[in-house]
Amino acid sequence: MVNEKRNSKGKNETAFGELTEAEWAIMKVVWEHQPCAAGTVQDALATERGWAYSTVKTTMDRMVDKGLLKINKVRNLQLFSSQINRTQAAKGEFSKMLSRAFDGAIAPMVQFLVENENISEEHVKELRDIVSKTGRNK
Amino acid sequence: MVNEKRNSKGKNETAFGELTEAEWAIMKVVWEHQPCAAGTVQDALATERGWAYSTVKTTMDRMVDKGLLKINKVRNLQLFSSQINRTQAAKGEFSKMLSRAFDGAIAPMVQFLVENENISEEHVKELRDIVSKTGRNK
DNA sequence: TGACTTATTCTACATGTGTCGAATATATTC
DNA sequence: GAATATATTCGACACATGTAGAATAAGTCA
Repeated sequence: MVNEKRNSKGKNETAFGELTEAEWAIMKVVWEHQPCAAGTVQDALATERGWAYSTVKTTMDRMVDKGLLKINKVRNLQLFSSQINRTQAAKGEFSKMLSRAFDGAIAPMVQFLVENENISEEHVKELRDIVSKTGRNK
Repeated sequence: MVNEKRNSKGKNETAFGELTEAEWAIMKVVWEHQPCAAGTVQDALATERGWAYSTVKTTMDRMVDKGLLKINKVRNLQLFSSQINRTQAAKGEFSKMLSRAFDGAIAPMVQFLVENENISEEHVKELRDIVSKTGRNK
């Protein structure tokens, strides 16, 4: 039941690496501390989110069901580790955004970026630098 | 009740221009045909989605409640129009992606773009072109 | 060992979203 | 004007997600 995509008819297509808001918050902590216990994650998100332990634990258990996290049990302790890395998650998030908002085309997105206050002059410059500094890309 | 953001405690922050998957599909048709009837939208999405009329109508009514669409009644006909434009919607989608996957920083995102197969050589070129062709921005 | 401190399990509930069918109201057309 | 085609309104249901309390199991320490 790991990482399946139940789409019997427009249900929910769980594309590889699609995280919800809460999942992102948790995943970020896991990437940083894995393998780690639910309590550790809760502590890390204490101020930022103020979630109860059970909230964090429930969500993490659900993430295990989805194949996003895995558990390594040590005595009575459950140590969680991620099953996807940040790049994969970022890719999923980026792809979703791209297909929804720009019909999957990157050029329009960059156009949008440059035309909107969304991106500052410094960022335009960064973009320019990064893009030009990158020679042939694999 | 238009465009409010009920966030009494980590509830759901309906940021201006945050659309769900179904809403995006509908919104795209509306942007193209507005003002238009629900039936028109259904027809347009017939092959692509195969939604029943009521599915489309229900979703559109909910979008009206959220302030995403507005209705102009002509006799017994309801003509829908969007309350946000594509740029606003794109901005919302982009921002969400950026904060989730890149902690809100554009530079890392571009870096990611360049480093991943997510972006083909042609795209890198497009990127380069667009970025360099754009002189001082605003 | 008993008190105290975690962890884990289970159960639950509210709201959002995807999806419709049935009933009803309006038009259109012969 | 009756039959037919359209729209609108309502109510519903399933599943996902956010959020958490209560009960229980285990480990720690004086």
